[in-house]
Amino acid sequence: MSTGMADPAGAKPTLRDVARAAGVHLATASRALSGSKTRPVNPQTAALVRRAAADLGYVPDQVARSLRTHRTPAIGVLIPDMSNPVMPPLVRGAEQVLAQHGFTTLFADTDNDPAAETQRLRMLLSWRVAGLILATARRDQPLAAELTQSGVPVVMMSRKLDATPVPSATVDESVGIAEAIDHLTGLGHRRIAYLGVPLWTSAGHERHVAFTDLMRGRGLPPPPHHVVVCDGYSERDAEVALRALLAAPDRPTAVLTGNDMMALGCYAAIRAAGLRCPEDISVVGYNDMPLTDRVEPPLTTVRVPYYDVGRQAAGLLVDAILDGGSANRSIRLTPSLVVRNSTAPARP
Amino acid sequence: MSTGMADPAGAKPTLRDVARAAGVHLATASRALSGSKTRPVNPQTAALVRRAAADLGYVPDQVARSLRTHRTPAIGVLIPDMSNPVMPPLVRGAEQVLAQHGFTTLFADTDNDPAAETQRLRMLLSWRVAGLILATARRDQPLAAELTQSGVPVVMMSRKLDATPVPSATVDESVGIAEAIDHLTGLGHRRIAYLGVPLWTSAGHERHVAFTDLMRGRGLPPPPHHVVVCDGYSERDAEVALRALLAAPDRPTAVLTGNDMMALGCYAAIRAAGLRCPEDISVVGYNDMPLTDRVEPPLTTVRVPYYDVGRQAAGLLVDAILDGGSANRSIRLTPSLVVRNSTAPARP
DNA sequence: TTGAAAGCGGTACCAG
DNA sequence: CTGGTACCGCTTTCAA
Repeated sequence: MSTGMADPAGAKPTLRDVARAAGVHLATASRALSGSKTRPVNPQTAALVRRAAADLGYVPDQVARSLRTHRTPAIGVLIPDMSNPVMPPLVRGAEQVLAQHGFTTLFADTDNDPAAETQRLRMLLSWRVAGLILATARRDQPLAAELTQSGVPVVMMSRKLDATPVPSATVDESVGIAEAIDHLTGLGHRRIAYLGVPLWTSAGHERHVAFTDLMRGRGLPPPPHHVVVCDGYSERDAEVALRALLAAPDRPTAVLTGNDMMALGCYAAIRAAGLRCPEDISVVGYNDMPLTDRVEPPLTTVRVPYYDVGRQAAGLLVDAILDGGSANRSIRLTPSLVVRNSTAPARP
Repeated sequence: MSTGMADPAGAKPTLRDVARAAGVHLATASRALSGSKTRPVNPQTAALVRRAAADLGYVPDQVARSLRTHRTPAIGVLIPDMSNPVMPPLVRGAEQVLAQHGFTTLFADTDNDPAAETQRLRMLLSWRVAGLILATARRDQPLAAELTQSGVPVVMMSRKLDATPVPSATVDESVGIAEAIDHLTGLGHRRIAYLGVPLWTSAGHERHVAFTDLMRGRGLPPPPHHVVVCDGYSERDAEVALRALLAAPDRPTAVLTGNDMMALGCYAAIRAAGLRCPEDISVVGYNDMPLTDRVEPPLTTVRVPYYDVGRQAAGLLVDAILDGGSANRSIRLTPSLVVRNSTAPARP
């Protein structure tokens, strides 16, 4: 990039400088550079102005422009925790389409802390962002409702709300769960347990509901203790949960987990019980995080297209902003099962 | 968060509204809210103003403020590719300390594309960011030099430049390499190969130089073909490189790689050659990315404190901005070897 | 097609 | 300590 810094000290050239250099009026320079539709500029004059701008290394001041136009080409993206492996592709996807449409991404990681979320939200709002993408929401999140009502377009990314109809880009969790269940039943499993993530996200809740419904629908209603909602998302959470199940008499022959780390926790519990995966117990994970294909045994898991979810979320928001907020659509993408070696036919 | 939106439509209250509501002059309201040092305000008046502001749900307009003050509490963060596992902790660390100091993080993922980088840089600069954190730089990056000279404080994150003395937060790669080598020689290895990442990042270059220097320093100068610079960062790159080495007569008994995926590529090459890791050949990775402790065999690797690197980079930049750019310090953090099971004593 | 001038929402300098 | 006011850099309406 030629930043073309003509000036020695940091004094950035303004539109006034460009106009003077081009020998035209400030207003003309403005019109020439921003290609005003309503007020055409003589092509020759325009060329002159553009040359002057290039020579001076002029970069329009977005701050001044925003103040004047009341439009700020910036979008706030709120993430609960970047160390969660599903977040990077989400953010990456969103940033790419936002940039493509000229929007700057204002990034904030709330660290799963409500206080931090409030602080970050206030920060983003103070910039008069054109919209907000939230990946932080709990199902009962009161913020989003207030926010949309406050006039800032909001899109939920990978999560959504129970009560409020906020546009969202998510994944059809029931498909993921269904594929997992069908894969297992296809292998002859009938006692399938579910070790779920907490229910305060829509994803967690939907997976939980889908599991119960689908198992029932397939004539395999699980006993209540085979459907457990863990306290957290960690390996350890699943490990202790599965240990309990394995100690009970009617232990499952297969277990589906709410995320991949929990699936690894199952591996640990299975080993600890002197059993083996997949010979004695099959395990299915969720998310297909990196390297789950390299663990032992390679994990059968539900792959979720987070990168695309991010792109779609951004697309939805851009549409809403450009269409004047008329669009209130939502998008559901489809996950798919990746079969590896942590699942095997049920023991006869 | 109580957004306290008192107004029904999206019309955000301005300072003028607050002043009117509080029965004071615009200027007084400004001083009361921004706690002007030089122009004290009567505590009672101030309280009145603050109450009015709260009642109206007033959020100061950062855009207007920035225009007037020429200070924009926003920092641009340029990342080469969020799907590189070292990036998320870097960004997370940086965002946290930036937010702590009141700076908004303008995030941009350049997708390793110079054109995208130019575009994003222009975007960030148009916001008159107070500073820039670059994790994208090649060693010969011409941009950073131009940028610093242009007046915008720049800090390099996890990478640095050859020629230009730009402040940076990095890691002492020679320590990482040294620990790896010493661990290996301690196990009796003498023919140690290095399969490095490309040299256009400072990290890649430093690891490469450190390996050669340190091996020589320990009286184990490696034959030239045992020090290879791969074309890329992928598993496959290392796999083909190692295959060649294993086919040669004086094959190494241990190999150190430039990143963890490449270490996994070595696993593949070793298996393909009918050998075993660590019994026949030891492998050491670099970065300690998630789940490298779960692969088979669990990978011995150099752990790099990327989260802290991110924090330090942001800290450096904040200092430079507040101290008026006088500080031109750099920081080096220290990596450490994590010994797992991919390394074993050399065969006698 | 171009010039002139009025602000956007704040801050800071000046006077009182 | 508070009121008045110029102005940051740009867009946009109104005239010419």
